[in-house]
Amino acid sequence: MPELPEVETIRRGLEPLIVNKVFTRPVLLFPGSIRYPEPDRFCEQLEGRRIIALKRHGKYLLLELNCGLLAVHLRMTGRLVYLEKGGPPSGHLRVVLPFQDGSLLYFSDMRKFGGLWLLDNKEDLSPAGMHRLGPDIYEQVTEEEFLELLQKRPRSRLKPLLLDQFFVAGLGNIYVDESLHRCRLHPCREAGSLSREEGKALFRAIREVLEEGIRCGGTTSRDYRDARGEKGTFQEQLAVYGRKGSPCRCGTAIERIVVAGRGTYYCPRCQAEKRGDGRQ
DNA sequence: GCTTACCTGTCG
DNA sequence: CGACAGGTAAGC
Repeated sequence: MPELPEVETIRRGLEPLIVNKVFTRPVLLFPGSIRYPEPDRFCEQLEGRRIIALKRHGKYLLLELNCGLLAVHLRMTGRLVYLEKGGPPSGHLRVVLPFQDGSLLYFSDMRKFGGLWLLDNKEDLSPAGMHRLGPDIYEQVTEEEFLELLQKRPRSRLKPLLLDQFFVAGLGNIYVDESLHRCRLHPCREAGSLSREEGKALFRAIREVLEEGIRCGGTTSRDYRDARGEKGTFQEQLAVYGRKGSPCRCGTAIERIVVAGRGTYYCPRCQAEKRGDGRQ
């Protein structure tokens, strides 16, 4: 569920609430959410560590500690919520991370896909598989670099390419569909078939869509909540995602196809597939 | 590439 | 009941 704008919203909301707080011993209701190291060692090692800063790379939220790093990935249904006082709601509660001052963070996750990694060394992200991630599409890629990246994968179709976290990190199904619609590119266009202008338009569309997503506090189609448990509002701005059969702004009905195994929404008129000689 | 698997839930 | 769900890893 959460893509870059949702994770960034959580990061911004959480940072002022938890920086400088010190963890006490975690409570694991579902130890499977702890991905590294072993759950027992995770609990031992987290206790007493202080939060220095909150960072983000792609869809990973990174809590920098006085020693090491706590990485969190929410996958589809994960939530990371701060509570000043009181106990967390019992529904799908997986991990409770209490602080010394009595406040806490809780991680809930209906589908159990999400996870937490406690890394000893900020420089070695390999236990979380993060060392292979591409650059963060929002923070670490310029327009020129994006054009160069597209040229490296000329035969890849845009939709699977943009979803590939090893290509660029942060985009998911919603924001890819919205970005492609905004710059009027068909999801099955090959990266190498784009003109320079089309490549630039794609980059700008991605930037704009992510920017607006962040400004709206993310998209809540069902599960997503921010650091205080509140919903986002970008779902009200979606042009194509989840809108099969509804009219595009051009009046044509939005279609749903499957690309790379993912439901893909687009406007067959605005995003017409150019024909096969690869030049247009 | 594609498919399947991981899980649990909602919707038609 | 089957299809689908914002993500990703593994296995062809």
